[in-house]
Amino acid sequence: MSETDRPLSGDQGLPTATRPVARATMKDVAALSGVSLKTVSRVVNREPGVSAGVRERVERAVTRLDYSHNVHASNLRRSGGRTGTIGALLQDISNSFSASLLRSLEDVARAEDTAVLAASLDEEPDREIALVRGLVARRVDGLVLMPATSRQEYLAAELRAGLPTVFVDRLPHGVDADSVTVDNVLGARHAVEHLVRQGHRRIAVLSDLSTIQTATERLRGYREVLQVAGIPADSTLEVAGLRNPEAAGEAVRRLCRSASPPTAIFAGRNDLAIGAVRTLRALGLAHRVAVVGFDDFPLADLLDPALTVMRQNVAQIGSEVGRLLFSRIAGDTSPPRRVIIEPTLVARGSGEIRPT
Amino acid sequence: MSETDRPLSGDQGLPTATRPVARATMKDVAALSGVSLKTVSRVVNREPGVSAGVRERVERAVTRLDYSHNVHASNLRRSGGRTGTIGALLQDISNSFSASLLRSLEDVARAEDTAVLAASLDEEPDREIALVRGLVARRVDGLVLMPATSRQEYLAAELRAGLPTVFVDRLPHGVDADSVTVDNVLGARHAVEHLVRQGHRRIAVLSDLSTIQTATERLRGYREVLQVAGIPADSTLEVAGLRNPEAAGEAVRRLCRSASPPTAIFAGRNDLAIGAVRTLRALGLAHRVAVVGFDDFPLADLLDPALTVMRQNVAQIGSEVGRLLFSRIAGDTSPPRRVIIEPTLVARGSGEIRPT
DNA sequence: CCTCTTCATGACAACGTTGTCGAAGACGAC
DNA sequence: GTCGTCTTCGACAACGTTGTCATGAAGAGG
Repeated sequence: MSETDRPLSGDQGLPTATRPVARATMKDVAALSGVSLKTVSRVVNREPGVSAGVRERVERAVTRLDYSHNVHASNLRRSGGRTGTIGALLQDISNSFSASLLRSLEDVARAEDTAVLAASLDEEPDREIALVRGLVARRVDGLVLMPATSRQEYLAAELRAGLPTVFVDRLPHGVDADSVTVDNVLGARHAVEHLVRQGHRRIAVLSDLSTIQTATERLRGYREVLQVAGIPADSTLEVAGLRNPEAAGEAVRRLCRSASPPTAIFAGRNDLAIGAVRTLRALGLAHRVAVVGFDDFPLADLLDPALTVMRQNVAQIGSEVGRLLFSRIAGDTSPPRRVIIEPTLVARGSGEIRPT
Repeated sequence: MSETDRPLSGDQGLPTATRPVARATMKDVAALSGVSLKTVSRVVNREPGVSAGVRERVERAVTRLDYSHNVHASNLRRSGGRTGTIGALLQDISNSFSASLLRSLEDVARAEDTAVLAASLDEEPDREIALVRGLVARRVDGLVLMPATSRQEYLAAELRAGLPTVFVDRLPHGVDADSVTVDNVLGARHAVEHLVRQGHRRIAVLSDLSTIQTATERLRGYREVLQVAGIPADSTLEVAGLRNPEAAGEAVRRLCRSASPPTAIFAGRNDLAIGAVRTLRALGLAHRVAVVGFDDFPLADLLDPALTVMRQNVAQIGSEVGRLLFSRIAGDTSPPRRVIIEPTLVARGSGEIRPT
């Protein structure tokens, strides 16, 4: 990978970034057009009560000076004005789940003329707290949070102050707020039941840190099914604390090389399923060991075998979150809602492999 | 997909979002702690010259009142202060390319204590202009732009006013600004040369709208190779205007059913490659027709055959963009730079299929 | 012609904060 | 006790904007 990095030679006549030539303010526009500040304000805000002539003079000055409205000053003065900005703190914006969620949230926000401040938490509680503080200091109109902290008491003051907040993917703890989550226990149950139905009795589960709510819920669903099915729990088949595809792959490698390997794997999150599939492929077991993943992702249908997953309707989650958030921003003060979305099984092949 | 949406019953004691109980200001803190406004300001900003006793009184009042600093008011007063916010306008935040780019940019920004406003343009020029206006009105410290417009003269005033701006993936037109792009012509040449080297002479190309710079550049690279190789151009093998995987898949279907189908396909963008693969799979041609894609993406290695691609190092692009942007924000006024990153061929199988 | 209303416009304060500068008190040196 | 120096603190203006209200001119109605 080489890289060219040369100063540009041609294009001398083109506009270039230069150092701050202090931006024009309404005062400048007023001076240039020979009217009062307030009149400029009226023109800029399209308020009525300005004669056509004056309006035009002001507009000319606006373009002459490249005047740009300063929304921060404007908001400061306007009592209870919105900043037209919301914050979205997700786990990892580059993960297809967070990315799609952000995207559908963005679409709702744009319809409301609102910009989105987005950041990744990477399961770091301290970062969450610091970022929330930053968003509040920026006076966002609302907050979407996929928390990395186990409890969110630190948010209590903001909630009391009326900051519209919607939790997504994970429920709030220690505070009461709106949430849009998936029924993880149910989803995991469906997934594992599906495997049991194929005749599997040695089903491994790949799970993330036990501090992550969704991970433990999915693990719970797994255990419930085994118990109901009368399959004795085998702790060697439960691998937790997996943070990434590589760790999942390594776990699968160990499992498959053990004395009594699993005939099926339930992967608790999309990237863990990917790591598992990659290793099974490498071991030549892709068509021998069944896999069901949690979270659908692009191309899952193109794998061989195509991956069976529990799908969360991400677009639905995102727009649900957006709707909820903006109804709060608009002033809805009804009690907090918990929207729970049921994931659906998408059978594509990998989950329908029978035990050998 | 069902959905539960019930008001919450329990948890009555927990803090809940309520309507605006007007946020405490420094004035309130000053009143409560019996000092002047300015002293509160000093404490909040950790300025020296406040006695320990007073400092503590103020801090108690700050927590008592849940005071939160208002960065907008602060920035308004501070001359030339930064807002600690940058804007990133990419094509589609849910696409793995934009998402990864955003993520690595975010990491740079966080290190600089800066938040990122992110939005998707979806190739809509009007949206780009409106969003830039919005970002400028929010006084972002810098702008990252993957333009949807063909020319960006509308930015001239902002650039003159000193708005740090870095173009990514696409070069600026009509204005001069920093950019970080991939050498698309070169990348396309490598890709198509690779196919020619395998013996292919009927190579189709899937391309996006001709208004998209990167698309035409890749198309150009394709044509150059054919010419050099002495392969007569066949316009039926050039399909442009493909906006999504479905369109690409449809195009591939038509191509493969024609009288003289291609033996290889060069897909000009990751989603077009995906559409092509999906159709080839459906037609049972996945192992007969060679494919090389542009842009790597997660799981390309897990397809069967694994997809050969021209990889752009997205993380590198993102951090390069970030570094450039923040050097400008820090005051670097050297002439605009054009960083050009060379994509590399990642041979995985699909591109090494020989013609039949 | 006078009063009353309507309309366009401007003066001024205020939003929440910080930079500037000056005042009051403590302290030390003589 | 006097002077100077430090330290701590506050009054005030300013950032760029908008809400409120006042002003003056033009037009309506008698």
